[in-house]
Amino acid sequence: MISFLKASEIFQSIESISSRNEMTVILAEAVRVLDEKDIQVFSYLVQGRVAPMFIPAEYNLSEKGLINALSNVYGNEVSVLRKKEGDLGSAVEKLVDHKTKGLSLIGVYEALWTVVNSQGSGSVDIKAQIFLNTVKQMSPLEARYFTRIIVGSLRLGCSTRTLLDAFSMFLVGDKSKRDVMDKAYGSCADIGYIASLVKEDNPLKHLEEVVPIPGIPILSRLVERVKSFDEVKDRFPSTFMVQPKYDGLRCQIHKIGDSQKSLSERIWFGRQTAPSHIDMFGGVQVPKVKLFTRNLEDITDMFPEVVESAINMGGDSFILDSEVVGWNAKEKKFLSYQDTMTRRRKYGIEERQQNIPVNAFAFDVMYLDGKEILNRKTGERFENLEKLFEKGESSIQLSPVYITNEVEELRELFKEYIGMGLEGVIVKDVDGGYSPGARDFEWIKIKKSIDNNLVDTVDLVVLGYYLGSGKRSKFGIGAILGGVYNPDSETYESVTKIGTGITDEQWGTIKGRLDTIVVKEKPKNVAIEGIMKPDVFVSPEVVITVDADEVSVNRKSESVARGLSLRFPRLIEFDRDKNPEDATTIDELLLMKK
DNA sequence: GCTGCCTGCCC
DNA sequence: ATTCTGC
DNA sequence: GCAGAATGGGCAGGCAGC
Repeated sequence: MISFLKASEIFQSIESISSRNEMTVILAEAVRVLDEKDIQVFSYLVQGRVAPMFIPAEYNLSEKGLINALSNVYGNEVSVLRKKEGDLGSAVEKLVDHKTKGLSLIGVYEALWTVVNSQGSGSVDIKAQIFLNTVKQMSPLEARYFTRIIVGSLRLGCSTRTLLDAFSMFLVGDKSKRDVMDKAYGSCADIGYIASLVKEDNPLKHLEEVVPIPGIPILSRLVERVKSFDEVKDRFPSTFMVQPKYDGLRCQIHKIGDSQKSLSERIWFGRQTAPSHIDMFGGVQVPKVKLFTRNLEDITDMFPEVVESAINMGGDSFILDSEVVGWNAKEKKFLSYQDTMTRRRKYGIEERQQNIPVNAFAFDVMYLDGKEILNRKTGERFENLEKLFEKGESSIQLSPVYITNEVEELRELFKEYIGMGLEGVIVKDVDGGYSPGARDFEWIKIKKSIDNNLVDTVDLVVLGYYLGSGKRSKFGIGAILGGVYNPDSETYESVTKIGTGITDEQWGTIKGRLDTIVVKEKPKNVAIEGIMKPDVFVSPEVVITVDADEVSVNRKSESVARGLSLRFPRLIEFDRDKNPEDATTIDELLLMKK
């Protein structure tokens, strides 16, 4: 049983290097030294969690809450240090000076669980007390990583995939068994469980036997983005598969067969600490259908029409991949992402079902009638999927598929789908398998935003900036606040923050320029939505060009810039040679909204 | 009982 | 989600 | 090209405070 100090020292040595090969060696050595329980807990903590993604175990306490708690003890110094360090963990490390025996790794894990488990009235204070009491027993280095785990940003420079490399390194001395690790972890996304197998006798045999079980989510396959049709042709010289890209919510549909045995054979250490209501492995009664998001959150209760359709359709047991999208039956139109997302709720589902009915568009099948079919070719898996569908009403629809080798046909399909209000196309290698968790160019997306006629480019006025976190803190800036011009009132109104599209080199230039026009308070001709208040205000005179996928409207706050904002904003050019009055106006922005 | 803040999770 | 960066 | 770490808007829900 190792100490949390020892674990913290491992974290520290990893953090201090940038070579992932070196990190892998360090982690492999940790795997060798730690016993089975410790390595399970260690693995969860590297993910910043106490349990797998599909177990609802959240701290519900993060930076603001921790600062609040700490300020009661250490005063304003906390905020000051946080801003300076760009990291609350490093700030806490500097504040505490405890020469203690420290805690065991398991002890810290238990403390994190008590944070997770405290809920209800008064829980904010209780969580804060648990945090403070735990930190009190820690050395500065331990406090640094304990804090970072709760904040959800360990900043080690490595995560799950490096751990999988390390497991391989521990087992065979190199990364060659990474494919086995990927398959095992992809089929059961519980890093603690995988870590425990690594420490068993005959580990590779156990790992190779890990297969998907309906009821336990598998990792979703992800897509890479491509910016031209020609790039598709380069990557797929012969045939490829084309499917529409829906703008909704990824949904893995599990139908659990009658004959299936209990899910409880998969043991994870945290079970002993988890309250029974979140222990899905306890398996009191195995449900017929379960639904999971892309990140494996259980959303079964949110879409009863999908659950019912899964029960009624063909197949004794299966795992399907799908996209859930709201549907306006009257106008035969897909609903916007924003509208669809209102279905992602815990209460009032039946009422919302009336206004926002959804369809799940199934595009893949990874498990069918008792067998995993991950390694079957994508084209063949789709043929299996088609067979599950019969004519008739259903909230699960088959997503159309075209197999072609013509880029011209791809263009036509793209146009057609955009016309239908969809987001673009997904293109796949027909002969590849379903590699859980992979994000590579076997599956690619082309979004409508590649088309210059459709993309929304705007000129905004810089109204202020924000101090950055992590690696941005050394620049003293992490994001910029942009606004539109309102010629009627001659004011500048905040629209969006921009924090991406900027190179490390640019940050220096940007900060230098903005610091020449810093103002102490918000200028009178500037209106800012409360939540967007920047750390530093500047005089509204620098114009920037910002790209975005679309113009959105926030229904909750329409007081500033009519609630207009941008979806996926990124900086294209800083400091255009332009007067602020020539920036995009609020009316122009409104016209750009589709 | 209402509102604002915070958190987590979708994209 | 998008984008940048070290390996 | 992979993996990781910066960052975006906006939705629901939980809790504290009034």
